[in-house]
Amino acid sequence: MARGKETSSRGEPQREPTHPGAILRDDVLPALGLSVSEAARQLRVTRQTLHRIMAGRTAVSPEMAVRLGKFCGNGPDLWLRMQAAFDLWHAERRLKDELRAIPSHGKARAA
Amino acid sequence: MARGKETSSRGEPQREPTHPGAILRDDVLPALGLSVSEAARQLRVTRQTLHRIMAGRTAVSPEMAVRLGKFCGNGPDLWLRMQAAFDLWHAERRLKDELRAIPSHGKARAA
DNA sequence: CGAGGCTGTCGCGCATTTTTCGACAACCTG
DNA sequence: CAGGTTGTCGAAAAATGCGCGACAGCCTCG
Repeated sequence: MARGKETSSRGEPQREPTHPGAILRDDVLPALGLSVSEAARQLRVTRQTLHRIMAGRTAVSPEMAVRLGKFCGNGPDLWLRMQAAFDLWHAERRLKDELRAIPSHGKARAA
Repeated sequence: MARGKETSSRGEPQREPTHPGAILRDDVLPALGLSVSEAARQLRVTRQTLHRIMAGRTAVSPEMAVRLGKFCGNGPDLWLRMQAAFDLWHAERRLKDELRAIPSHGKARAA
């Protein structure tokens, strides 16, 4: 099959989804013209915490999503969804063995 | 429409969103005619773990979402999104004080 | 009646994760 | 040079998901 199985429809991508922190680092902060330290101050977290998220080394917790939601005006959902996609991808990868042993009820579908 | 402020649009509800575990307990398991113990076995978790989720006492982790996704055939996204909505609601509630101190950049909007 | 299964619940321990704090060296800028 | 920013490290605290063992209560079946 020449091509990706579902490159354009849905389902999880083959490569690691973008970490929310990357957006923060590459788009949000530059757009706002804020330094990491300054943004951290406004978010009421330590600059290290913010930095770790931007570096993709820690996840965007629900609380952090709320902070970012207010901060960016986008609402928290976006951030948490991005993080969820990220976590999901890794979880699926880690569980792919055990996953095979779990039966599919409901709309079971051929492999 | 006179009525509900945003019953159909968007924004977080005033009452606690449904915990994913409730769906599991009230809909999925009954529909499948499975006991908690049996479902837990198929999910490859302990019955206590599954029970804790159904009781709403613990969250649906990304890994558990993957398990449930395979198990129900719905895919993991649904479960994780429900959990995210749940977490978000509580996080917002917990942070509502500090939230006021965080400035809104970008599309700032009146209340 | 007794055996076995399912259920709800509790406590313990383990592993992981998120956050904070303090501190350091490196860099730029006025 | 003084001050602000940045990246990184370690330690410690707090929360969280999970498994395990155990208990009591309730059924049902033989």
